[in-house]
Amino acid sequence: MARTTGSHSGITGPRVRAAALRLFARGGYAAVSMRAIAAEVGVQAGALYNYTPDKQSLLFDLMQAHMTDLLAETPSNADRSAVQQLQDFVAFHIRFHADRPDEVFIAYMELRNLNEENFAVIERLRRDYEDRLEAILRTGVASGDFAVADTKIVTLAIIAMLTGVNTWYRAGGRLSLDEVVAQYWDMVRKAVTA
Amino acid sequence: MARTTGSHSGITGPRVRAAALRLFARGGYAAVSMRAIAAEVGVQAGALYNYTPDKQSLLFDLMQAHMTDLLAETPSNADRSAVQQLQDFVAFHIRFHADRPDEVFIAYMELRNLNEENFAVIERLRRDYEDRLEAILRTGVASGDFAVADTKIVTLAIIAMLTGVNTWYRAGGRLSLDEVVAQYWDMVRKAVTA
DNA sequence: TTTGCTTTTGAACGCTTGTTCATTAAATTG
DNA sequence: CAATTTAATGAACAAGCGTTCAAAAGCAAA
Repeated sequence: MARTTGSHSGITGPRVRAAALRLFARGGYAAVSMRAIAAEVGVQAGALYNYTPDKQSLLFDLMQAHMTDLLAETPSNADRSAVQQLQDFVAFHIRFHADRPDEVFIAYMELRNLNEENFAVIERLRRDYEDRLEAILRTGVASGDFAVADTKIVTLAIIAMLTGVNTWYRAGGRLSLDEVVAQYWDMVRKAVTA
Repeated sequence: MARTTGSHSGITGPRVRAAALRLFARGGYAAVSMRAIAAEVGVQAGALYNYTPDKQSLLFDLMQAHMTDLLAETPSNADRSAVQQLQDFVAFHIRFHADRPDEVFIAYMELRNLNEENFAVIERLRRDYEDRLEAILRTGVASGDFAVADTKIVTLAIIAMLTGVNTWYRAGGRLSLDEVVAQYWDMVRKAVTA
């Protein structure tokens, strides 16, 4: 056998990325073999190399796509008040992350499996995202709406708290996403308000 | 060659655990080979099996020891007010975790590399720890000191926020641990206060 | 100094790893 | 229908994996 009936790069390509995403999130990059990814797709391991130069690029591309999406969709309502911008950010972060548990898991857990060059790219994107939140906090401090001693620490604390939702939230669980967003916004608002 | 001069289980044993801790934290359980651990200790791979039945047990023992220590050292000052207990908890959590970056990293990142049985043990210990914090929050809600809608969510949010310190805090950095503790306590206090 | 115990070596086991490539067959183009 | 391009196979590669074990050598007790 060689080329199989119905095979198309436009179909197999996305399936390779989806399989890698799923398996990396479940088992971890190092523990997932190229043969396991191939099996999930339904091809032999060699066929994967039509879609990625190597395993490392497969991981990097998934992470980069996730971070780029995150930044592209982050709300930027400079016309709204700092409090409103912060509320928008909290709601966005929770919803965006709840929609993509596998991507989020990989983006946080597999950083150490990136080579130096790829790590620098992802780290820069992450820092850009943090800067978006810190800018909101700074605006609020300047306007007197927020009382925080160190905007950098509060930025990291808020992001850690919000991202933690992904460790327990499951769609269809005890709480709706609306309720989760409301409760976290309540905590964040109180924590930063003067 | 066989047994080497100066070799003692009382010395090699701790060195094996220390090397595994260090390498697992840096490279991840799946990416670290028994030969790499042995090289760090300065022995051949076969010698490791005098100190652990297998690689999985090495990981589990490290995680279990960490969680047991955590629970043993968690303050339990039932005589103090809920606010004071919460403050003690925040300070303890940050300091305990800042002292053990490798153990914390492993305890959070390598859960998926535990087999089912070992995972259940660690998960139970983690839940016990969360319950300590939730009990404090419940006390404060009952006394009217705290205003939180859902103690479980707030428990997880606080722990996520505090543990996040480990991603950026380094001894000798811009902020002292005292300052970090003070700032996080400020946020937590405001977030839960009525 | 001999005996028995403890600790390590180093080779070996079968298996898996990421990756390459000649070959083949399906799909597409003219 | 014929020629070309695209996509997959499956075998092979060298290297590394966790683990086992007989043999060897240092150590401790008698």
